[in-house]
Amino acid sequence: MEERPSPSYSPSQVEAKWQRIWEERGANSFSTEELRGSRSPYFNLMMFPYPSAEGLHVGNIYAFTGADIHGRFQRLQGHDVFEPIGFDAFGIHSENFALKHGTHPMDLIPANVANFTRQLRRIGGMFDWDHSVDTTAPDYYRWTQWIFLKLFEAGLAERKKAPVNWCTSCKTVLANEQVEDGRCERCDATVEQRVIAQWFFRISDYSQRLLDNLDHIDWSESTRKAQANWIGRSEGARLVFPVAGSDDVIEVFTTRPDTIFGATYMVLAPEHPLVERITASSHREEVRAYVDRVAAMDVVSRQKTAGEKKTGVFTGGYCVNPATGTEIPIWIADYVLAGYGTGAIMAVPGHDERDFEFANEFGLPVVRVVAGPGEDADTPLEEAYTDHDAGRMVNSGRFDGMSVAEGKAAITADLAERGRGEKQVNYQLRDWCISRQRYWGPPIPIVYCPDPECGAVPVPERDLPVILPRVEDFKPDDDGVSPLARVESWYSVDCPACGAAARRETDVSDTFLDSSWYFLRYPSVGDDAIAFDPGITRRWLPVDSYIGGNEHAVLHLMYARFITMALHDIGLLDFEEPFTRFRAHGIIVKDGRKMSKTRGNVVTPDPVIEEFGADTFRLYLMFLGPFTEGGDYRDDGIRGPLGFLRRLWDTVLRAADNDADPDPRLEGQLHRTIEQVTRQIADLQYNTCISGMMEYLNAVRAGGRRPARAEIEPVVLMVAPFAPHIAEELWERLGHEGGVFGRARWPEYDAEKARRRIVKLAVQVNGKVRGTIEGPSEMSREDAEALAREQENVARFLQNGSVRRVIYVPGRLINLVVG
RNA sequence: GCCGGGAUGGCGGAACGGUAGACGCAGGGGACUUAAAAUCCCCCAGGCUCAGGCCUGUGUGGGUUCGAAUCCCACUCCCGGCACCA
Repeated sequence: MEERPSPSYSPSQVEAKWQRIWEERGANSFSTEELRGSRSPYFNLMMFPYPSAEGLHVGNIYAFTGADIHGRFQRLQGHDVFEPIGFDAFGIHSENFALKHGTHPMDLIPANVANFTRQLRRIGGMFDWDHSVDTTAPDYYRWTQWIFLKLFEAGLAERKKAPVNWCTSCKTVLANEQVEDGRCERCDATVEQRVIAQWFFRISDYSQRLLDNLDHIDWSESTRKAQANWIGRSEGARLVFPVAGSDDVIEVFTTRPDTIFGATYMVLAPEHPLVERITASSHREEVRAYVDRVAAMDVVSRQKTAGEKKTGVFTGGYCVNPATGTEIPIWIADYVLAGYGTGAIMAVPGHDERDFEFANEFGLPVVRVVAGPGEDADTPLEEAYTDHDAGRMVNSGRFDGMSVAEGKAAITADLAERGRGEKQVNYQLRDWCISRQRYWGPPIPIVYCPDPECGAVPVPERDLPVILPRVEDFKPDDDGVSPLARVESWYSVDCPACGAAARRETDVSDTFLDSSWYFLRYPSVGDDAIAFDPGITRRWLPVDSYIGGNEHAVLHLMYARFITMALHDIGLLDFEEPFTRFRAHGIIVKDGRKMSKTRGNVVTPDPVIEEFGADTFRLYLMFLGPFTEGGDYRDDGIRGPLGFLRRLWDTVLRAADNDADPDPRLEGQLHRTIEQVTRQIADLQYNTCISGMMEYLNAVRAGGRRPARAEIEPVVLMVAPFAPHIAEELWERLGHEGGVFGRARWPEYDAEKARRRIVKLAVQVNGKVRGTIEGPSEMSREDAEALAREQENVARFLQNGSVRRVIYVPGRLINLVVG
């Protein structure tokens, strides 16, 4: 038969055509009725981007493509897949950009959003553009403010003075999470501490639940570990030390109550409230100097001192060790943190490295109260002995001889009986400060009334949104006052409670609040009467699949869990975990290094898509490496996937009118490929799905034979999640109507057809491969051994001994063990 | 220091404890072409070789096993996160 050359593959034409068709059909958009009535809902979520002026970067496209493939696969499985995308457009980032380039954020953001939208459409994601959000739109942040009010009503929002991280350059408060190595994560300036009244969400109340639920959600292991770590649960005891010659007591938290007999001194954090009262007048000057010196340090230098020599000062005061009854000196040192536990510790230099170091520095006594194997009560301590498991208690009165675990329980119980302590669990998780002294965020909906009867009054729901006014001069100044505090016409309002002249809260809220609930909003977008419709929410949430970067392991993902839990407790949601399944994707690097402007190794996606098409680009990104691990981008590597799509195109066109039965051997491989791809695509192992399809296509094309349509049709379906445009085009050219993502279903594999009938076995002698044999897959051990022995090379290695043992793994190998 | 994740050809990466290097890139050779592009075919871990094979090889050193990239123990180095958290 004479072969006609097939018309060549033109990505741009194919992609423009199908994007238009999807758009016309509303293929990816749900109506409200469809959302209400879906019988097989699947909420496929990805982390919405910040719409930067630079446009989508490769990392965005990588993440969205991986998530979109998952969504498209679920669609082919027959689910109604809701795949929204939106814009996380508030925050310091765009404000800084706006300041630098003189563009107002209110002008900048819409332009960026338009550009992002264009790019997102171009990559062929299955996005529901009727349900997009922009966190800076009043009809979105109105509900962000509403959530604040709900938490406020529930007592989960509170205003308190607290030391906060103050960026000396951004002139704003930073969350702990935004401080890296004592520097601002954005501008790298040093960070110092300031005390300001802030709004906090009481996330720490939820520490234990946030920790416990981690066992019940299907999340990436690394993400769960990071969250557990961040919550930082530790079990121990709160112990009470009476201050000598006073009614005051000092409480400490310790995880080692068993070592209390070795507590030879006490240390308070410089910020501890009792410092003043405990300090003897003879020591006042020294103590004050030390406390002032620490207070003046910025966070960088304070952290730097962590690795260096310990500093501290004696107060002249004493307290009583409740176990030994002896008086021990009270010191002040900055190695004790004010923000954790009680801000005071009992120092046990024998069994804590930091205390040991401090005791050596200042000549304080070191007492051994735990003896390790081969040690006794008098063995000198060269360093702190911190082992929990092997030691026995010594120098501890009637507790001597107990293990550490026994001692913890016994001493805690003993002190509790005497009113000197109790078991306690502590968490490192701190309350979430949501106040920002910035401009580009949703105003916090609170009004301060001068009448103390009113105080901080929530803005009534009917008055939401509190609109962020357009302010031309939004540059923060260094007095720590929000830019909105300069706009009197905005902040001057009547008290909602009593009508007196009052003043709005002029801080805006943290961007993480916007992103802590956006997934709740998506399916209810367009409904201006409610934040999230109960019926629709019940049907679509929690989210079935969430894919995003692990850089959000402890911030966004923790806050979203907390907000969901709080809304559940308030009675607004009937679930308490927002994301049933979360998978962290990897990072794309270039030449083994992170892409960055300074390094000059940033890949700009637009020209690549222009040249090769979105399908090839998607396929290439997924082919780079395992999706959960990322990969190394190389410019010329894209030729592989391009060639694959061209060969697929050519093969399908040549096979379209060949209704012959599939070649029996190819059919086996086809079904094995379907089995493999089906299993691996569900597991996000996209790179091996692609290589599996390449391998099969190579087999179909081998020898220049004419392919049959039945041999290639299933490949079109399997490639569809990766390269949806070309798949639609080829599907149509194969004579199907209604579209791949309309009526088609993922191919089924037939285990019987997938089974190999003739197998090739490796023949080993003593574990080393000496040949191969071929035979029916159900070949008996005896037959296999006989075939193996016939091999000349095998026989040679059997000469110097007799066969002691034969290991036969059907379908794999036969191993002759010669002794 | 602690918690994750890694280390396999020139490169990205494959390998239910069972023939290491699938798939692809780069490279080399060839076909077609006036030429180029495109396409197609062959080679491609290292060493030895009587050309049949043999030896060595998955960061290092041990171990378990008929058989280890894979499991166990001890290390080295790299990447990410946390870090004076009592």
